[in-house]
Amino acid sequence: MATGSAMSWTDDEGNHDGAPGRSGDSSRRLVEAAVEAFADRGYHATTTRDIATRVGLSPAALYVHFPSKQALLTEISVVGHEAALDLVERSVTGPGSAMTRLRAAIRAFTAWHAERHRVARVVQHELAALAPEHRDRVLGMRRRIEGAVEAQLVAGNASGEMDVPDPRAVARALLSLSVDVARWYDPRGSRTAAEIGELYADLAARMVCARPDQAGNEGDRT
Amino acid sequence: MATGSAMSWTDDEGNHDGAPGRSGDSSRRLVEAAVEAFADRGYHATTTRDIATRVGLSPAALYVHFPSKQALLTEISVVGHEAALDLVERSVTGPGSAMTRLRAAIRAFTAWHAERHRVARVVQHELAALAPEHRDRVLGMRRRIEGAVEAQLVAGNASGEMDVPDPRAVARALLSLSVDVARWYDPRGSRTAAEIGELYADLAARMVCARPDQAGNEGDRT
DNA sequence: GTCTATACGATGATAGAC
DNA sequence: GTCTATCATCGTATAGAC
Repeated sequence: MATGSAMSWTDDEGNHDGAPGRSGDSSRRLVEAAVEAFADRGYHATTTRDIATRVGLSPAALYVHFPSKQALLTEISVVGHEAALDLVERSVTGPGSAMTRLRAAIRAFTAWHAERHRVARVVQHELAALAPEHRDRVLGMRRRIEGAVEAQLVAGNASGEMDVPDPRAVARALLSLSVDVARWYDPRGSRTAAEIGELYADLAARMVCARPDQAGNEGDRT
Repeated sequence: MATGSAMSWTDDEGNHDGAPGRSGDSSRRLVEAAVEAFADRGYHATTTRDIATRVGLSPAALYVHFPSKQALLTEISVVGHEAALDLVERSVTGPGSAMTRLRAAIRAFTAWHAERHRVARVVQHELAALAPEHRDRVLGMRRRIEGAVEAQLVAGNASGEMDVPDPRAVARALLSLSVDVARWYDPRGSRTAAEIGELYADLAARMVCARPDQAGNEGDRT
């Protein structure tokens, strides 16, 4: 957690008190408002007035909860990267062959970028806006994600179920494909986040499979 | 062309006069500086002073050549979209089967997003910063690009050389994969733009091919 | 914790001389 | 076509009352 000041903003749980439309947790609501604003208009185009006003607070009230606009971005980026990394690491340490694990990782990573596309947009498109010290921390997590996927490709080559001439480049391509979902995904579209995750797992399997007849799932679609 | 005021800024041709480091064409140099700045820092984070200073001009001089910062972005976005659309349309009207045409389109579109990654970043990541009237124009070009790729998938299904259950979704995925190259491509990396284009054409073929043994090229790699 | 008021630098754009 | 000087506004952040 970046600051500990807004523990559970990643969860979409309901309000904890009785007031409708008002949770009482201003920190969490400020983060949620910042995610919306940063995702829609970009970090630099978003003003602290924007964020505070969305929550129904004065501009000054923001600074009671966060020391700066930068701190809000850092919170969102770090927590978001932690969530994405966690998804991938759970998938690649789960049961099954390298192909099964790769499919699970792509399925979960992709669905997250669709389901949480606003957070994902901030995570993926505002790296350059992060302060250098936080950017380094986040880049480490990104390397772990790429390494986890690349390891499945190497394992799949070794077992013979995959045929990937350049695992590093293909790992980057697979993750890039998933990441870009956050750029174009619209929840009003015809496909659910889970459906896109499944489609992308299929595409990934076809991209790496040694014998294309087996690119389909292995009974692991739930 | 958006304004006609900077006809050939997309070309990387040398200076036309004898002065070293000084082309004399301030409009073109301003567009190039704006591309660099917008790509590195984003449209909203870039100041008109930034752009003018990079060219060695005063802030006011910019307004002799462009009526606003918005006009600079519009010029870059429209010309960039025209270039990308042209590449794809040339590829899909070229010789060969649907697979050959698809490979050519992905190869060219991907290589462009690597080779011209700064322009491409502006084109792909600053859509929301465009004024509504210009955004509409650009969205039309984007639909034509998606339509051209989708048409190859439909044709490939019909001829039997492809097996694509959802041509629209897969067309979007293929283009998304290529577009995202602009986000991460670094010319200092180990692969050239052309190599990435070729790799992505291979990946695309594997994603859509009916019989995977033929996912490789058909002698069309030049 | 929230408000009103405000400091103060940066920003897009303009005026007018050369 | 470029410059210097400047304007009006916006944006982050702070001060101090309640």
